[in-house]
Amino acid sequence: MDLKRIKNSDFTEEAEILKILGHPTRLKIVCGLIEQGLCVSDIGDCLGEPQPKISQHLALLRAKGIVKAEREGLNIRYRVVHPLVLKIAKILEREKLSD
Amino acid sequence: MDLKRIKNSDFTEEAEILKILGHPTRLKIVCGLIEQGLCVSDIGDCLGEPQPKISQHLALLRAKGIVKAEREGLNIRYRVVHPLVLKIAKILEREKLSD
DNA sequence: TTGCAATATAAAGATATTTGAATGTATTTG
DNA sequence: CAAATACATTCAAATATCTTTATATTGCAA
Repeated sequence: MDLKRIKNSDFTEEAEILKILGHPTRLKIVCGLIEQGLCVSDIGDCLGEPQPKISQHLALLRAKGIVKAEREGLNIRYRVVHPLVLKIAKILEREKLSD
Repeated sequence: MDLKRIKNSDFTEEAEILKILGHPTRLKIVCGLIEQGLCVSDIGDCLGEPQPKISQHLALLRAKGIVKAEREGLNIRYRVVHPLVLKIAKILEREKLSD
């Protein structure tokens, strides 16, 4: 992309998404949700983080349209729905596997 | 990627990179540098931002190994060298073009 | 060596994030 | 309905980030 196109492009939304992903816990949550939706307590157990912390991060991810929540009885299952985020998470997964 | 793998993976570095990209000005800088290296004043003129601001962002990008600086007389040419960042910038470019 | 252009760095103030602790809400089960 | 489980929200304190302004450095040319 050249200078002129950059000048007239708005990267606000993309930057916001990347910023949200730019936190180790949130990035782990997102990557962990790629293969399958998970509920809050499973995520918390897996990452060894307290429930409110996970909920707070999920609230952010939800607010930005990165994940969607779906209730299943007592549990709430989260899954990633944002196209750009799906792409990035898959790139990261590939990088991890090739190490 | 499943839960167990997430549990044992370290996403610190990747998160750091994404966080750095998660700022509109830095993201524009990075995307603008994909096609060709540019010097500080060109970037500043293009983005309409003051020089110290650009320099500071470039310093961050440099510190994280995202860009490299090369002096050319009075000017210093910056270019993107980080593989993951190159990939992400290209994805964003494609998304922009397809709008 | 003096001056200028390009870039870098520093300090300060404003703003935003992150986290933990406490509390609130919704749903199922007895 | 009451208790228990799973999750969400709120608030405040600590920390980090961003922007602006001022100043320093570096290289080149006269």
